[in-house]
Amino acid sequence: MARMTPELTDIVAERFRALGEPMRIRILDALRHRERSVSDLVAATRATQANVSKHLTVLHGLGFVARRKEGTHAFYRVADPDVFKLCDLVCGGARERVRRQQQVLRAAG
Amino acid sequence: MARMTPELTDIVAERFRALGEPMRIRILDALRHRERSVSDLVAATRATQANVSKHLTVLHGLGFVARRKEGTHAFYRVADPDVFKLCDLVCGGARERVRRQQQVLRAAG
DNA sequence: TGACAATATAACTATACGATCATATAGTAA
DNA sequence: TTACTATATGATCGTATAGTTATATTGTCA
Repeated sequence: MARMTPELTDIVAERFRALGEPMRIRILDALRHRERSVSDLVAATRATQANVSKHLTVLHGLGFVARRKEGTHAFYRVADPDVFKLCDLVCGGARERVRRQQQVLRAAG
Repeated sequence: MARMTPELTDIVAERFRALGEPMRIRILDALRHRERSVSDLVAATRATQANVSKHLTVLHGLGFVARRKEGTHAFYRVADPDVFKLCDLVCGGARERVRRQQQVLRAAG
C-alpha cells in the first residue's frame, strides 16, 4: 500500500481525535442500540445539556451520528456503524495489553 | 452488549486520542512495512528529532509500537497490527463521507 | 398572546498537549 | 581521555478544546 498523503493523515487523525474523548465515547455507547434524544443522553451521561450538545455537534459534523428533529426534541443515532468496530478493535488492543501485563506480573510474582 | 464502564470509556478514548495526531499517524504509516530508526523517522516525517521521539514515547507507552535498541540506534516497529485495521476503517468512513457529499453536490449542481 | 420545555450556541476559563530549544544520557571511535 | 552520533527528556510557550454559564432559538400548549 502507498504512503498516506499528508491530507489523508490529517483527516484520519481528525476522526480519531473526535473519538478520543471519554464523553463522546459514552455518548456513542449510549447510542449503541437505539436513537436517543439529547435530554436522554444528558441523563445517561450525567453531563450538562450544553456539554452533550457540543459533543453531538462534533460527532455530527464528522458524520458519526445523524440527527432527526421531532417537535422540540432532537434524536440522534449512530450514522457510521464502523464506530463500534473501531471501539471493539481498540478495546481488544487494550485487553491484550492488560493480559500481557498480568502475565509479566505473574511471572515476576 | 453491556454498557461500557467509565474506566473502559477512558481507556478507549485514551487510545483513540493517541491516534488522533497527524504526526503519529505519519509515524505509524512510515512503520507500515518495516521497522525504522528514530533518525529514519525524522527524515521520513520532516519533524524534529525531539518531536518524533516524544511521539514515539506516547505510542510506545500505549503498546502501539515496540522498541529494539542496537548500539546508539533505536528501532521501532508496529507492535499492534490492529492500528492499520483502525486506520483503514476510519479511512473508509472518511471516503464514504466524501462520496456522499459529492452525490449531493452532483444532484444540486 | 405568554409561559414553558428542548436544544443550540456564544463567551469565558482552565487545562492538556504539541512544538521547540536546550540539555542529558548512552554508545562508539579516535 | 576527547569528540562525535543517536536518542531521550526537561523547560517553556502557544494553541486547541473540554467544561461551564448564560443566552438565543425553536416548538408546544394554555
